[in-house]
Amino acid sequence: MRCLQRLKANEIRTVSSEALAQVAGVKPTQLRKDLTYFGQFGTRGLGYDVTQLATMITDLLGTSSLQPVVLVGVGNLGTALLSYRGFQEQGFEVVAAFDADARRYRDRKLPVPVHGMDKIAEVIRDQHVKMAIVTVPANAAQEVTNTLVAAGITGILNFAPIVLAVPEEVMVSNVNLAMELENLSYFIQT
Amino acid sequence: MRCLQRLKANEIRTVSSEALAQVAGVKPTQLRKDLTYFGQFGTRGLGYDVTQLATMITDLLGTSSLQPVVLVGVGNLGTALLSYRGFQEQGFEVVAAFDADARRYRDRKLPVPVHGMDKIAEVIRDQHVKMAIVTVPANAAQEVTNTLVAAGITGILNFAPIVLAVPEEVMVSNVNLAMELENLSYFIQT
DNA sequence: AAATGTGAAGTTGTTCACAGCT
DNA sequence: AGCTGTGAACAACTTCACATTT
Repeated sequence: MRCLQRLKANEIRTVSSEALAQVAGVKPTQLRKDLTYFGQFGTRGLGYDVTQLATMITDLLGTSSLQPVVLVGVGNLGTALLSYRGFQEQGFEVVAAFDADARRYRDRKLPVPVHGMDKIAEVIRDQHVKMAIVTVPANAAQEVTNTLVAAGITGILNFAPIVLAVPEEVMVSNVNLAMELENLSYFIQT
Repeated sequence: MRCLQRLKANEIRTVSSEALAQVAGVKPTQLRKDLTYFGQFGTRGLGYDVTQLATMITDLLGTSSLQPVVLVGVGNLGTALLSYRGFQEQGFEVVAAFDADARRYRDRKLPVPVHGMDKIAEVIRDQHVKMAIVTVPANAAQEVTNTLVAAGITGILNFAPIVLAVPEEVMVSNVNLAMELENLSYFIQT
């Protein structure tokens, strides 16, 4: 999607699977195979229409409209994420943040209100929020998760270094920075 | 590894593949199969010795001693990562940070010196650093990467939302927060 | 009795090779 | 001539089933 946006910005109309795969860092056949799972979008002999492909992916990802997201745990990492512009750019909007100590000193102006934990259910229900970012310490993560799930959250981006227990219908995606470094560390030792 | 550490902290001596798989969020057979790629560590009828297994993994990962790491790009995210304790806990130490504007106002005391970009090669060579964390804007990421690679870095943890071009021997691991959210967003739409 | 280690079976993902459009 | 779409071949990964050990 990012590659397509860059092509669009440069007014490039069509792109071959070869060229797109190149910049996306995958193989051309892979790209074609993947795309055909959702239909036929290319023109033989010509390639893919950049705008059309972008539209198709946007529809598919469900990111055509701004998705509301909440963030729980306004510590170092949470604060940084709140100030991160990338979410906005990709169609997500952090509509509220929660912290055990809502009034805790914060050293920068935050773009969203910070509520106490007791407000979680209310905000989620009122704004029809489906996704949450969890940046609380490991020992609080499971409890927070339970609260979120009970309030109707079905997608969690988890930064706490534990495996969260959730009902089957809830999706969890884990981001563990220390683990990423460990992986690298293993692969680079020669 | 984190699961093992927790077991150790609770003075639990041995663990079955079933129990360990449970807390790690994988299947027991998977765990056993994976472990046997590196040798036989378990005792039939009993399970795995927690300490022994932890030692084995540590040796394997090459994280027994503190690995030095540098960070480039001291913006929002970079600042948060510098204050993040998780790295230290998993055996990594951020020894220096670099930014285009080293004297830029920072709103918290940082635990490491922030140098200008011109110092990158010097610090990396002097301290024998092999891994780097890249938290610069997308348009600066490739240039920074080139500098790092030229200075001898062989592992990069990339937060910039582009595919970095690197020589074959350099490992890149990408962390893209907006993309994680997109994935979730796709999978939760029902 | 309890739990590992592992060949075989099953499943999923990737690449090839090329027919078929434009 | 150029490039997609796709069945078939190939490769990787996961799970099963169970012999084996303590």
